[in-house]
Amino acid sequence: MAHSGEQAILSVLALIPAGNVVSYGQLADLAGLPGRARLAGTVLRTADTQALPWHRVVSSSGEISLPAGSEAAQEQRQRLLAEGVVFRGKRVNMKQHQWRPDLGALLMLLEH
DNA sequence: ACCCTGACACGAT
DNA sequence: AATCGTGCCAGGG
Repeated sequence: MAHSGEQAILSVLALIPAGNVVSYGQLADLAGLPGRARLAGTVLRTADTQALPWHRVVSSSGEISLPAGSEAAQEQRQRLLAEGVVFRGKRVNMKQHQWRPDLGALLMLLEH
């Protein structure tokens, strides 16, 4: 983790509750890195997300941003379904599942 | 140092 | 609903 922004992103990722999702851009925003959605994508692609809820991150439209039909994409979909996340075709119903954390509380959690 | 690619997003067409 | 153009910038060659 050479870069601190990367750690911030991973820290927020760890806090997303089951049954909820965030977009890459939102994840970056919550990590204090507005406008850096691609960094969030890079982190998920690069870092070891093994013990983290990487599957709770989807594109802003609700689509799974992995090659359609790939093993990873299927895995992500299955994990979300298992948490009760509802899809409308290939998209997550964002209206219903997008995580909207209380910013004050989030800041507290990250201060530790 | 330069160039290309990409698990992104948004506004305009 | 689908494409396209543009901004973004870390990784990898």
